[in-house]
Amino acid sequence: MESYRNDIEASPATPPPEKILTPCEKKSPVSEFLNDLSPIKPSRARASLCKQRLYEISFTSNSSLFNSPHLNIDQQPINLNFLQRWCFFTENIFKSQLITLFITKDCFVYANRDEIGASSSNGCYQDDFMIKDGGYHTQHDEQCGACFSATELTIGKTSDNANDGVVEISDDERLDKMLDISSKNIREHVKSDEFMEHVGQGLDSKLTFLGGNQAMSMQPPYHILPLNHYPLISPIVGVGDCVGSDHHGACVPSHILPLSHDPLIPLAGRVGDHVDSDHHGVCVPKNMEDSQIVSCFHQIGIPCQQFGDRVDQLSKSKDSSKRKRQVYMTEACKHCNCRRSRCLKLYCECFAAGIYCEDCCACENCLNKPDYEDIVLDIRHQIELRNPLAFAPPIVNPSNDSPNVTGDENLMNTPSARHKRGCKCKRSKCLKKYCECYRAKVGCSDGCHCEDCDNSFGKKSESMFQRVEKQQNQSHEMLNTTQVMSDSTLVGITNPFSSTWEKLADNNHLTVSTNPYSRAQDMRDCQNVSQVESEKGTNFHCYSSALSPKQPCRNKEIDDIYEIMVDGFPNYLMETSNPINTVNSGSSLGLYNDE
DNA sequence: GAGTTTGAAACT
DNA sequence: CAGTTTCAAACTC
Repeated sequence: MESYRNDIEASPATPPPEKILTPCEKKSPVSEFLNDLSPIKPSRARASLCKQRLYEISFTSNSSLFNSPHLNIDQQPINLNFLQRWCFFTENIFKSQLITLFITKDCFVYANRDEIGASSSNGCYQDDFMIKDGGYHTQHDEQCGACFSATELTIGKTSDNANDGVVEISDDERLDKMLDISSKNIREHVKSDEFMEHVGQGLDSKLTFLGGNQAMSMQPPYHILPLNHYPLISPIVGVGDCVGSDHHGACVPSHILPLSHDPLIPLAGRVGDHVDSDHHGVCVPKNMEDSQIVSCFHQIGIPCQQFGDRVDQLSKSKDSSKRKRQVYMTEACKHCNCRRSRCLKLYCECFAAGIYCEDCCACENCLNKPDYEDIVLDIRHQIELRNPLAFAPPIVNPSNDSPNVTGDENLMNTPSARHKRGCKCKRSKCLKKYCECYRAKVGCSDGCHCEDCDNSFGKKSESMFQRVEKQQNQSHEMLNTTQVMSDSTLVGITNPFSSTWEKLADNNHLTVSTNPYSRAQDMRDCQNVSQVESEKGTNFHCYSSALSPKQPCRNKEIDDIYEIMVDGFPNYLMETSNPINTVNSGSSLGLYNDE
């Protein structure tokens, strides 16, 4: 349970006086839209954007939102439910491809990045904003006032006179209430694929929020700043502006030097990239006083694969223990529990993810902290020497075999996304999170060495030998059948290479299937064929990956067939109607789909 | 929460 | 490279 305190005493009870609007304070379409919806009139809102604090806003019906017995609703009300406005807001801007997501103690809020950018002409950097004292501000808001309209979505903050301003509400409760209160639109919206793709796990996040001298703990999801996954991270403030580390907020350094020498790993905020910020990108602008320091983070297009599940879980489940566990599992922090590795081995999820351990971790004798950066970097280097891809994203793009450097979980949703190493599950059938593929929500691939794969995200296609083994019983029967058939009949139904295959089949007590569907199935054994391709199931041609695309393979001798079989792809499978094109038996094989 | 299972990582 | 050990997450009760 987290708590935060109102900063009533330290903050003025009335908005600051209006000031002359700067160009930066010009209304944006979104803000105008919101202003139309919100009782917060532009003059007031605009004038107070930078100074606005959460305490200034409460809800007339906030008890329905935050059902806390300590709510103080004596403050200036907002008639329009914030969630409704938020809903409008998000839906209104959702069409924009560039969306910034705020996740706060009480809600998550989008800000249209374009909107922010529109204010940049007057000193507000496009991505320069932060949560400050309950309001959303730009880094340079003192210079130009309100720089983006998201401020107007400042979340209502309840106060608690009886408890010194502390209001406690669990994440689950908050979400439940948000869902309960929110409109049908938001429900649909939340459950939409698009929303899930963009918000998702962020809901489980917290941002550290230090308002006044009090702290609210809110942390962004760990994956918001996945150390290897986000090449699009844009600057909040210059590196030099981020000093110190509070380990709770978000800071995306603007100048990032990749630790990894792997060219596939993009620039991103990672361990060692930003000494003064933690892995969550905690940004502590040095021009702010400590008492004013707030954490900030933003990200574009936050993937959100698990959001729907999360929503369902939290909105439906009443099992407190389960819910607790779910919260844990989707918490922003990796929450490692390392005891012996000192979080300096890949056993440690934080370390493996390339991030520093957090306070929320339960590790012992942890050295995976900024204070031990030299050690961390040294260990990382050693591990990378051993395995250059040790810190690379685990999911690779099936089309080009490049790592999922974008962090785009859409990639994981593609049917052919696969784990870079593959799993070796023996007992879990790739149906539990023991399985790295399953845990990454990708199907198993031919690169996996799992047994009895039943991965619900995609089973590993059976190896040739496995299928051969399965077919052996059938083959005996079929051989018996074909033996009674005349040779001429056999010639008539088999392909031009039937004699070759018959020898092979004979030697292996196998039967050649001339059924095109069967052959299509066999083709799926061909390495690198994607599930999508194999599902098409037609007009496959197999090419050696060592050859240029569509370059016909050379014929091979019969003796090579065994070798090819060993490699998992017999020559005959390459041929549909034309004479067979053989493959380089010693190389990895690929299928080319004519379609 | 304790104990067990599991499979990756590390080690030999 | 294969077998074994270590480790921590996932899972079960």
